[in-house]
Amino acid sequence: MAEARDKQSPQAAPSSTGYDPSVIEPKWQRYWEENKTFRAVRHPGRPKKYILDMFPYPSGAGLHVGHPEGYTATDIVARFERMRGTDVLHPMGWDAFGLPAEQHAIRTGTHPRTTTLKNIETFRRQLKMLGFSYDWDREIDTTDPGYVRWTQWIFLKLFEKGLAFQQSDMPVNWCPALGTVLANDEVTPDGRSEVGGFPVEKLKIRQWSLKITAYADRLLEGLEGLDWPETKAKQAHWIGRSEGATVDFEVKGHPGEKITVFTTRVDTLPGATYVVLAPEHPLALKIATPEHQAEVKKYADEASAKSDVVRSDVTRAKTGVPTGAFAINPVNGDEIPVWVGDYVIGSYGTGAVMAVPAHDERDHAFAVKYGLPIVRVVAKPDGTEVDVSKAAYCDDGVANEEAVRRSKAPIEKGMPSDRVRRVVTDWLASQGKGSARVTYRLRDWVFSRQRYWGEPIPIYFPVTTDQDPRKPGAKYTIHYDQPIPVDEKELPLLLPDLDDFKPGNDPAGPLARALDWRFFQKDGKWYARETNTMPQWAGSCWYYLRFLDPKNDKEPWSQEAYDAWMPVDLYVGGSEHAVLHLLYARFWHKVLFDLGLVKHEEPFQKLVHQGLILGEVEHIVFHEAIAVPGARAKREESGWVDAETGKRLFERRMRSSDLEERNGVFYLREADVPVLTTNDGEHFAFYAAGDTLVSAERAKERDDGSWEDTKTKKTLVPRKVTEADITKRGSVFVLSASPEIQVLSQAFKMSKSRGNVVNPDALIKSHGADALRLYEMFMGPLEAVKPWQTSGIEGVRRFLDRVWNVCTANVTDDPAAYDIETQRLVHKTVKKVTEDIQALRFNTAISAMMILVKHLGGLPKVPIQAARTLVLILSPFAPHIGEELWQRLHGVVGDAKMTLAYEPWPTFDPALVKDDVIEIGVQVNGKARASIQIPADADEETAKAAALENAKIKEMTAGKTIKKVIYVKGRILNLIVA
RNA sequence: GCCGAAGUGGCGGAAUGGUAGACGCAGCGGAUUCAAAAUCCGCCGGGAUCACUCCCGUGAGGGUUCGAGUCCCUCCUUCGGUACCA
Repeated sequence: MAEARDKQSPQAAPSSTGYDPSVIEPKWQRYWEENKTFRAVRHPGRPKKYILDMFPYPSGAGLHVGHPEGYTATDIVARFERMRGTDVLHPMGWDAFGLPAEQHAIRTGTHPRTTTLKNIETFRRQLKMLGFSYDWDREIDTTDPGYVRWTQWIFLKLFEKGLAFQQSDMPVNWCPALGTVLANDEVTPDGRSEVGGFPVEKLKIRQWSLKITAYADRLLEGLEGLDWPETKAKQAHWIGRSEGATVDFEVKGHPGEKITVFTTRVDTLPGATYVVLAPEHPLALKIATPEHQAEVKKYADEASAKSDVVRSDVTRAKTGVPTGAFAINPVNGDEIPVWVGDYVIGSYGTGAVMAVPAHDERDHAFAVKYGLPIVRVVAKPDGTEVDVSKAAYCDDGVANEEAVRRSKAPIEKGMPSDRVRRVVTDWLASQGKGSARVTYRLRDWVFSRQRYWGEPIPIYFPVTTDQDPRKPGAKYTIHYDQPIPVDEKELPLLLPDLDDFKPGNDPAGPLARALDWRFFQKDGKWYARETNTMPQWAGSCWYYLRFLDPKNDKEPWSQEAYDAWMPVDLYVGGSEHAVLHLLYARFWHKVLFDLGLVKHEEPFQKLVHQGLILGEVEHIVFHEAIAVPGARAKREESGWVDAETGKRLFERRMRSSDLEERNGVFYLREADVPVLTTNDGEHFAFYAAGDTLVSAERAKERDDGSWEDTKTKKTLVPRKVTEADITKRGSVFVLSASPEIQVLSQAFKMSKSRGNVVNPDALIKSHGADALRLYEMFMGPLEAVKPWQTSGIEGVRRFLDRVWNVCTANVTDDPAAYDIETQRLVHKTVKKVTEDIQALRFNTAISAMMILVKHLGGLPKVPIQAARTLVLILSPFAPHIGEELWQRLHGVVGDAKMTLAYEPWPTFDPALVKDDVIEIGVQVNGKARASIQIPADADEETAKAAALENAKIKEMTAGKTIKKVIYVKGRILNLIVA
């Protein structure tokens, strides 16, 4: 660990050259700031580019190396485009509402605004240190009243259109002990809070929702024309459109009641042998016969107590109970039993399914378990019957004899499934017993949070009371069914100041306690404000529009500003936002489009996700773990140690469900050793490394970050080893000392707890911002996941040193020094870099510049034209050294007012890019045997003649006839001989 | 399970179907130096060979082609997303 940490904070690399980033970088950052070099200005008649980064949440931890990756990519494009005469809008801001600041406030009492402003300060400083060419005059902060005002304004538009509405029975995970609503993944499978292990209840509360489902089809269709990566498929999947039909089943003995099911396989309706209702289905209890009532009730109660995580575990055996009731299959009049089962999801489709065990896996498993009939109605496409005794046949096929016999709809034997679906759907429609129907997986967007640090929802409600509702103990009724929008002129509706940010014991959230804010009087009547706030996504749904016109206090943006810059031409950000942010923003944009406020259906033309940067590769061996009683664990600065032996200990947070409780003490099951239980009710197990090593192919990381032996299921303790201790054997690394032990070589996600986080500040200090930018772009393709290598940044720093040398010492303006070979290489490099930037292939652009610099370094004198061109094409990547060298190459040193930011981008001469004489490979029978030098435009005869003069080729073809010649100009000559 | 992406030296990675391994890191050798660091030059997939050179080699197996890392089929592995979605 200690070695690793040393490696991550390298000492300043001493430089033998005059290149000192710590001097020139602040100098140019100051210059750009003072001169507002990158102010976005629109010139009539010029092309424009809106180049956008996903704006960050300003966390307390500051910038990590993942931020500069995407930001450098867009900055290179922005700087490149400016030099090509394009008007560029390249803004930055802060997505500053969010949970961490609020949690910090709860712990420390510091107001979230204070924390947020401080964090923004840090982020802004760090971004400026990296030399990004943002128009800082357009900086926005989603928590700023001038911004909140318009977020609320858009909410009111949604409300007016009926797209923002309240639902009163939204189930949430409510933890009374923590006084907060929890997300599904904050709840353990046994229904306790992940933090603290307190009981969690399902509580139905009133929530605001946005009707995103009304836009499902348009959100799906809109994806088609976009230049987006695999994200399109993710969104399509998330929307989850599926075409099918609804079918109504009458319930025997309950006239007027019907069970409506949704199915995509209505062709299998004749084979439906029972119906299953979700446990929460309203009919479940209603139709259950008296003798089954109690059982159904019990089953439904148990199901609602289970956490969503447990219910959605596919591997769990299917369960269900019969209701005793029967439904009538509309296609044949059969009476089939109605069951209740929790494999049916209440919130999808209609919450009820028709079960066709012969042709659906889940129904098959259920039918086998409960002895329900299995009826085949689909045969293979060739007409042969399928065997469904072991498993269901789920593919399409053709209708069989049975399907015809059991159907009143005009199905014919041998009719393909898709045709049967149409026939049955039409027949059902004609009988009034069903219809074609499209269902979506997409749910409406729950838009309220029971939190403080968010935009207040600008809605209030009438209050019935004869007292002052702000007085303790006052009785009143809030009429939530009569929401009233806040008048636009009163926006922004700001948050009240609080001292205590705890959620409290009221699910309405902390704002409910701000009584003076919550209740107000108008025309002698009392009203109550909405105490829920908007989710963190709200501000990011439209920030790209505010950047157009960030200081406008008359409207969210002007149409002139919109016309000048929209749509966004390039949008770069992490793929973690592939679905939620990007779907929500598209949704709002479409609503704004319908309101006539924006002119494009889609906001983001081209989208790119930068790949995650992982920590440095670690080599790990595993030891068998020896559990140590919790009482012996002692906390020291470096971590936990065994108070008795002084050995280093590994901690593992345990769930109470994984432990055994005896007399109030929790014991580890695997070793019968007591764990450490904290006052908060958290349990920690401790392990020391045993002497026995376990080969890495048996080690598997658990969800909690600990390691498990897949064979024995016992815990393993990891230990880092160095590269010197390991050897490659076949495709794996093994311990040199004991080759039977495999070593795990892996790069892990950077995390504080793993201690592999790389700090950009330290790297800027040691190597310079230009080196950091360059290295992050040189690591590999922008979209790839890449491991960090601190030694790699030293490599690009050496490159920058060479650039400095080449451009400062020994430069000549003697035209004779600019030899043709150098000219050719310069032009080739310009071509390569130009094309690579446009395709976002920054790694290969940099490698091309490295080749040029190497060549220039070998010249007796460096021609100034070559040096200037190099500086221009390098400057988008490494702008500080670019500006400084540009100045020096014009004989200016110091503070002269000149910048290369708008210098024309170098062009290349196609004639110089093409070589006159080239080397091509010569193959004999498809195998490379030699290479020859020939004129680039040589014809086949010339090439063949040249090849046959080559001694090697002469020998290979001696005494054989050349049957065929394949010649690809400039590429290859292949001689087929026999 | 389904959807998507990817498997190339010790490592990060290059290669419009045309001489696989550009560029960088690490390593090795040399120059420079009293010495070291830094810098510069060279070598650097595996095997055979004194050498010239030859053979093998892009996760595995098949195929298309004069020619396949690249295209097609089957499979394996890794990563990301997602799931009793009827």
